[in-house]
Formats: sequence, structure tokens, C-alpha cells
Amino acid sequence: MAFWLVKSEPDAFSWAQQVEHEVEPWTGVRNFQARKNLAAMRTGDRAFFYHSNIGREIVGVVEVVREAYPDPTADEGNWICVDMRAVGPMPRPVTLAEMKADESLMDFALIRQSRLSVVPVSDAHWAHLCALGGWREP
DNA sequence: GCCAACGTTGGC
DNA sequence: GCCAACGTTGGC
Repeated sequence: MAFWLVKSEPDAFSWAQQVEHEVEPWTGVRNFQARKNLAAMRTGDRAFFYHSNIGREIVGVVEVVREAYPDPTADEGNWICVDMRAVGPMPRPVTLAEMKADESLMDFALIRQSRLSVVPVSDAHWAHLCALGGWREP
């Protein structure tokens, strides 16, 4: 199982909406590197749900329930999306400031490539971030 | 609201 | 294929 982090501006699509809808297609990715990451996602992979711009923190955990298929919101180009299911909220949201201050996260793609909206998370980083956020399997 | 970083586009 | 111009993202 692989781990990821996906970003959303809460104005556009928030964690609350993800929870409300339960399963939701992750659409709108229009960046080649992010697309590559989406394509590599497998059913059962987990991802942190991050609020960019407003909040700037990891607010929850989602799970891939459907692998890459054509993004219905794209009117040209072969863009893809996956379906995500809300697993649960972070008991204690992990902020960007906190992550930037953490030496063990220096090589985390979220920090190094701030504009990438779908980023891979290493097993070690996943475990570390789960510990910081007090994450427990529901 | 501003600005830095960076991806994309288009001229050559 | 290079590079300048431009647009977008996202932190502050």
C-alpha cells in the first residue's frame, strides 16, 4: 500500500464536504506530475486530505476506492481522476508551519514542491505525520 | 493583496 | 531546443 497527500482549497472542496459525500471523485488535476501520481494510486492506498490556502493543515485521511479513470470535468486532454472515500478526521490537524519546522520532514514533497497538488508520502513520513496528528484507525 | 516559485506557451 | 513572457498556485 502506498501513501499520498492531496490538496484542496476548502473554498472549492472541503473536508466537511468529503465527509458528507463519503465517496467523491478527485477531479480537476491539470498538472502532469500530479497526474502521474494519480495514475499510480491503487485501490486501498491512503492519502492525507490537506487544506491549502485556508487552514494549511492536514485535516483528515481518505482512501482510494477507484483507480484512475477519465476526469469528467476535463473538456480536453486526457486528464484523470480517482474516487476517494473519507476514512476519518485527524484528531489534531497537522499544520504546514509544524511540518516545515520538523527536521524529519525536510525532504517531504509538500515542503519541497509547494505547488504540486498530489504528492507521494513515504512510509516513514506517513507514520510520523500520523503520530503528530494522533491518528488512530477507526 | 502581494509575491515567489514554477509550469506552460509561443517566438525564434 | 532555448528562453522570455505569461499564467497559476499557494504561502504569507
